[in-house]
Amino acid sequence: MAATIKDVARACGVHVSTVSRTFSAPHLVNPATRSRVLAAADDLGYRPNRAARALTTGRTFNMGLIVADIANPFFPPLIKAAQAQARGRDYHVFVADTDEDPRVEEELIRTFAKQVDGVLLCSPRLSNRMIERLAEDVPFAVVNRRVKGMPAVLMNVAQGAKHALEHLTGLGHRRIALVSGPIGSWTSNEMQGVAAEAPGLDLVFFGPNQPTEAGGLAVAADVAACGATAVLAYNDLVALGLIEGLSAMEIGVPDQVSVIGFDDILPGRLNRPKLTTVAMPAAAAGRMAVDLLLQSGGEGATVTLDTALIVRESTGRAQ
Amino acid sequence: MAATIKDVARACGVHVSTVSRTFSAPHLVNPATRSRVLAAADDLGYRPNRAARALTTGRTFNMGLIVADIANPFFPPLIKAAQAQARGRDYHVFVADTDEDPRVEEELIRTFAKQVDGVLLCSPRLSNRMIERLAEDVPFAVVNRRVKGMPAVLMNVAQGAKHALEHLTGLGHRRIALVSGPIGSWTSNEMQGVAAEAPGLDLVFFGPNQPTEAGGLAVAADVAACGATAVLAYNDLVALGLIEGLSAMEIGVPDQVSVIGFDDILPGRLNRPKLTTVAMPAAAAGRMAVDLLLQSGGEGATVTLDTALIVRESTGRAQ
DNA sequence: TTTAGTCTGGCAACCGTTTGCAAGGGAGGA
DNA sequence: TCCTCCCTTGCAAACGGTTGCCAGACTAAA
Repeated sequence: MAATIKDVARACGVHVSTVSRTFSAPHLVNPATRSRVLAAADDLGYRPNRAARALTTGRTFNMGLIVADIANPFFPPLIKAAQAQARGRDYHVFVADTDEDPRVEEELIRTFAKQVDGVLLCSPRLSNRMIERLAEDVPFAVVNRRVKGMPAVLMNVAQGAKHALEHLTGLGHRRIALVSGPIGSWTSNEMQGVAAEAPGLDLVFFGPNQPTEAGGLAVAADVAACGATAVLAYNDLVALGLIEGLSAMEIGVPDQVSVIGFDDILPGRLNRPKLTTVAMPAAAAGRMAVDLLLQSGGEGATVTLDTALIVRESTGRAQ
Repeated sequence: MAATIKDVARACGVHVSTVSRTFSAPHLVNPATRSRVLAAADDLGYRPNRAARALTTGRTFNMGLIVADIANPFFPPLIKAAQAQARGRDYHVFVADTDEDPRVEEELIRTFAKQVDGVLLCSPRLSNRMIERLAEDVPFAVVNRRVKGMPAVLMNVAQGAKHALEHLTGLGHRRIALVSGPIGSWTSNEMQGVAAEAPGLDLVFFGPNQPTEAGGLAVAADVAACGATAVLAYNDLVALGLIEGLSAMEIGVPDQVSVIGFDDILPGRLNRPKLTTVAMPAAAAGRMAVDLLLQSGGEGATVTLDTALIVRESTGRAQ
């Protein structure tokens, strides 16, 4: 059996409360006693039981992290960064995957509610109203969504979309297809907003779509048929699917159609042609979100991170 | 404040123990009382506090899942499957990333030890000796490693490597480069074992290497220089980096050099040329590992899952 | 009607830690 | 020398559940 605080107390002849204080309020215990306790604890391999601690303090030192799909390469860097940051704050992270299903998302939040000190909601698929309601049960920090009075980390998608469109117009493109993602996604809305007010452009909207390669593959034919010479895709996965679909139809990228994605995920960097994309600061967002959650305890504060257009090989001059 | 068992008890005029039993041993309470309790619990939105339960029962209903690198596309499908399986067993999963560092791995296990019922070790970088020692603190299930007396999920790498080599020899390749991964990795050992006893082959070993794109990129020049007409790479990421490096040197794949990877990750499917690879059943492994851990409680039992060679575009006839 | 047996639900101890309260001892000031 | 005050430590009550034990109410058999 693992050593408990009692074993340590017995081992060096003090009361359990003294041992407890040695760890949680060291300044309250005599240095001599403290080092005796520390020695004994080390000797017995004592580690405080977090569950027991949570019981009295009400703090679990755990946090939840909910993403739509772990298998989407956009999330792992974010998760990784969030975890590292949390570990530095003595927190542990429960990662969960909703399979893009709002109902699963809700259930997951409810389950987490009692056993974590806060939840990081990354690219949620739930409605704002629902999120606000669930916030009564547990503090949130949200990534890629603006919810009233809630700490949020946003990525400047509008800026990125603007740069992407400028890049395309600079290459002579006029008729541009906009391939959006799932309903309720922040990125989709931002993209469309920017595009809608771009002057002198001939836009064609396609959506909603699955935010995956399959989603891109599925609309490829429609996009090809609409006569656009360039495409702005919801994310890199969709862009990659699109390129796949277009090549299957013998349509060359970027020779006949230019494609831009969002995220800057690994497969895009490895693809032929290498994908031109708007890089999202996923790791930074993960770190910020953790800090925001821990500092604010769920109170509002918004951080917006810059995005950057990375021009690679999937965009070129309009025919 | 969240409703506790006491609130429920008060709400329907029974003792807390009755409420407790309604959930943990329903057959011990009268159906009429039971439904009254259930109604009250539902009404108050009561959810048992897992930390408190863990305190008395000694079971946390949490499990740890440790991987070398979440950002390696091989792991997300495994994690996802493990999580789904765990959820079905009313378990939650803590995912952690060791950054390929054995020391971090050890520290992580120690931290987990007291707060989970078991740990899934995926592709560990720790030595067997160390793993056996740590197993005294917490039950393990291991993926991609064979440790004495410990439940393990293995992937039949040997079989896959054999098929891959047969495929290559069938295409006329004789001099084949073997690009291995990190020291202590099961896959590396298996690969080398099989290759070493393949008859009539002219093998060149390169390793150890980082199991990433960068690792592949770094050995590309050496591989090119050694005169091999085909490469068996530690994993898809390495294979992709290799292809990248070879193209930079104007060496065509598969025209001049054939490349085979392991894992069958998304970027490989999307790459040009599409990667020929040995598919690893990652999702199945995740599910099996969870079940093994929960059933065996750390006692030995080994499951070996089949792999499959997927021939795509990165392999061709030897010059 | 008595007796034994079965259901049901209350009681209280316990899990490992934290924390407010109070007591004892020693130091410093008057 | 006595009185304060501070420092250190012990005591005990929580935190939210679980569970062995016991007692009362019923049922069924004798």
